[in-house]
Amino acid sequence: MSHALITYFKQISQLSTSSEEALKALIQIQSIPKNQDLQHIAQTCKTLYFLKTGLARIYYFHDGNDVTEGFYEPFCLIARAESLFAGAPSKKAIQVLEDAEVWSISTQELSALYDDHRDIERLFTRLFERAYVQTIQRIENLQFHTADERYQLLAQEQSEVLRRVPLKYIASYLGITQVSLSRIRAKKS
Amino acid sequence: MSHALITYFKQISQLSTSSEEALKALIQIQSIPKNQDLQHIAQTCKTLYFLKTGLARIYYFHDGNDVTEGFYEPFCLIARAESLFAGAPSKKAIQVLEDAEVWSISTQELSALYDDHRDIERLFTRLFERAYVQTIQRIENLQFHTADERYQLLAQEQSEVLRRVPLKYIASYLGITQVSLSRIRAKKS
DNA sequence: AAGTTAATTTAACATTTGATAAGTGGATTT
DNA sequence: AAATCCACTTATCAAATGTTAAATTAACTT
Repeated sequence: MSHALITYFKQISQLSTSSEEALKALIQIQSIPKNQDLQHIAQTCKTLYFLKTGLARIYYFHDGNDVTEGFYEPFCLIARAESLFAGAPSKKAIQVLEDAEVWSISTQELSALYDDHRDIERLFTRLFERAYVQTIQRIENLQFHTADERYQLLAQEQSEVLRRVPLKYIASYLGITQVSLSRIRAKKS
Repeated sequence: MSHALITYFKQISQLSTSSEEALKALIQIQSIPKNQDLQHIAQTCKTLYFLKTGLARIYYFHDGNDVTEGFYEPFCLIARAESLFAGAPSKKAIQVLEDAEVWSISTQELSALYDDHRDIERLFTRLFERAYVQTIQRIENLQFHTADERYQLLAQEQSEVLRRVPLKYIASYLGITQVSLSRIRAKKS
């Protein structure tokens, strides 16, 4: 029986049949109601998440302000890498923005497979490489674009977010205030 | 005979003696004069660099403006990951900011070692993980700090850069104009 | 040392964004 | 339906940053 997440993985990197089975055995699925945290602030990241349906964000608090670090759509790897790689508590939380079905994989169980399943190790190396490249592109975006341009880019790349996410979350993601974002929107129409 | 870069690598991740020798055989060293590009724009990233001495930056052009993406000190991995992982030409260049001695490793030769030397593969996975985490931290910095705060943070984390690098490069790294940076500096004294 | 170029600072003004507060509209509760 | 809450917009003013140009300083050449 085919598994949608495994099918997605195989597009990224080859998997032997035995690796496919071993990996499939690790994948858990759960339903999470809107606005609930998948992982709380101060927890150490030991689980990788992938949405089957819904929408999520990673956020943290800066000077008491809620700051959205990123938005995540189905099939996208969701992890707080800075915590995972260091084995240290994260100051960030993962929150589901709509009722969602979520696949999760324990990193401990996953890395136990690496010795016998090199293709699995390479798959996840690739998944993190992709996440890394997106992060690099986001820096370019923040570094030399105006707030207006950053908004346009988000509209191009994650247009669903604009339709489904409260304005305040979008504003902090763009590095501006809610009021400023509202002004930018007003100019367009 | 010990090799300073290998010694550094072994602090990051264990290496067997045979892996150490195999890796050492790939490392080239060259002297590069100040202001020269180590890699030009439009080249595909196929080499990893580490400074033995000197200082470097990655830069690109945005609307005709020279934008510095990052500064690199000795022993730090220098690579244009977005090009390397995709196998596509980079729009970025690597430039040496002072006369420098540079170690380089061909990624093609390196990945040929991965099958027989899993510890080498894991070492470089770790090096890229570290680079990834730095990138994540840089986003936090750009997203919710004022220009002034970003300047202070650079002063803390890479104070050498402030002393040794032309102002215009620092300004674009911080995402502001040279004039604005000059004003920020003036306020402090 | 004089001349030339590059790097940095300063000034003046325009634009963007932040901060605060008030207003509007829609949804939910009772 | 009234009351309440929440999301979003609008208005006003202050602060930060961009733009352009000129002035100063430092570095390099001859």
